Amino acid sequence: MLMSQLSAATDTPVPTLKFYLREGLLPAGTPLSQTRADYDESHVRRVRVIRALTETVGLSVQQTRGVLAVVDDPGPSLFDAFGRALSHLPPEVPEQDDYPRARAALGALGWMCDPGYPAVRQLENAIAAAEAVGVPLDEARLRAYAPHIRGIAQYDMDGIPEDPDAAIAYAVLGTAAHEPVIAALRRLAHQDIAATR
Amino acid sequence: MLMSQLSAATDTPVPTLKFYLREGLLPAGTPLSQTRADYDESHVRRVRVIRALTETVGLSVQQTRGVLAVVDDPGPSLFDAFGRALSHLPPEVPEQDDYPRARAALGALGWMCDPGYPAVRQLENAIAAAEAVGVPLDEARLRAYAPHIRGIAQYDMDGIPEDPDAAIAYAVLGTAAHEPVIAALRRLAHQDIAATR
DNA sequence: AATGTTAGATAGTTGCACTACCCAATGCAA
DNA sequence: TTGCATTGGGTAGTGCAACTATCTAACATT
Repeated sequence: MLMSQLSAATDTPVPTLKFYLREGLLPAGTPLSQTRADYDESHVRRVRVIRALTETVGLSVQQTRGVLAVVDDPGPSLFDAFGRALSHLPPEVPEQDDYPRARAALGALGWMCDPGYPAVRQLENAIAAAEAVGVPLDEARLRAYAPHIRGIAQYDMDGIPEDPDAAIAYAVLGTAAHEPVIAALRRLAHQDIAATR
Repeated sequence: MLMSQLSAATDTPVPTLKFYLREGLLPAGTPLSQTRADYDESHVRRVRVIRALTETVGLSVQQTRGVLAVVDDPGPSLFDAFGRALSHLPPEVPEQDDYPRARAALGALGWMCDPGYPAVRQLENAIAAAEAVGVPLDEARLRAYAPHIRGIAQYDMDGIPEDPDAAIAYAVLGTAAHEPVIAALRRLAHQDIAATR
């Protein structure tokens, strides 16, 4: 498949594909000559993934590169790779000394989480933002949310494939790609509950 | 409170405050003279809300303006105002003729949702993105997620205040501000489940 | 009266995600 | 084989968003 055909198959302009190549998001095709290269189905899938991550999940090109790099080369520890991949997901938050709100929340729930884990920073930031906006995450809400979130996460974890490479792709992309789905469903559930009152 | 004091109170540079004024995010202070104006606690809160919505929830300045405009002036119908406010939340998706995936999902769940509702578009887009990434939202996953999401949404709706103005602010800002919290907690639940295995 | 600060307006900067252009090397048709 | 369109790869430019810096006249403070 020539680049123009890859362009047609993914509905993406050729200059944009070149941009993805330059940025290291898309692996080069196998060169057929100095002036043409062959792209295959894996490239088509890759472009679709890139566009889904950037447009719908809302990742920047940099973040997408980071996530895909981990998926492409997870390294020996799945657990560690998962953490590294998640550190590229938004929102990006500055490193801090302490995470009082997040520690309080996790302590109340009894969840075991390494404080160095990026999601702890994100939680701290998110709780602080909710406070600033005037809808604080009080303990009652936390306790109401927690079992449901855990139920969702439990389903996620139960479905993880055996194969390590597939596992990391499933875990990372599933975490990222299902977040907008969950957000949209929550908004629609609000709507449905309001409508049936 | 002078603008410089508002700047100090919110840890926001004066030029940025001026930018928010120009963009219509921040209401003008009451002028004390031609060259100074008085800002009060409501302005401090407003700046905090603006920064939380833009930095943590990830709204653009335009989207923030749209959301705040609805919160400031909800109009007669709460239900309608809620829909209008949510249409400003990300991800922004183009209007389409049909929403096959979203309709199938909502049909399977038996949720009553107006197809013109913006969250339906967002759901359609999110499901399509998950498919593209290789982690499709199959019916089993949908059925596993749905009761938990509904549980979260139920708690949200139960807490809505009586006063209409407070209700719309609570509903809109709560929907937006708790999304990052839920996302972070889900990521941490993954971590906790993996760790305790 | 001298000095410094402020509000408001205008213009400039930075970063990101493309997008347009150019060129040499093909591939293809006649 | 000749000529022309196409391709890959590189460089440079564009458009937008979110600030940020500068300027000016009108104040307030000393």
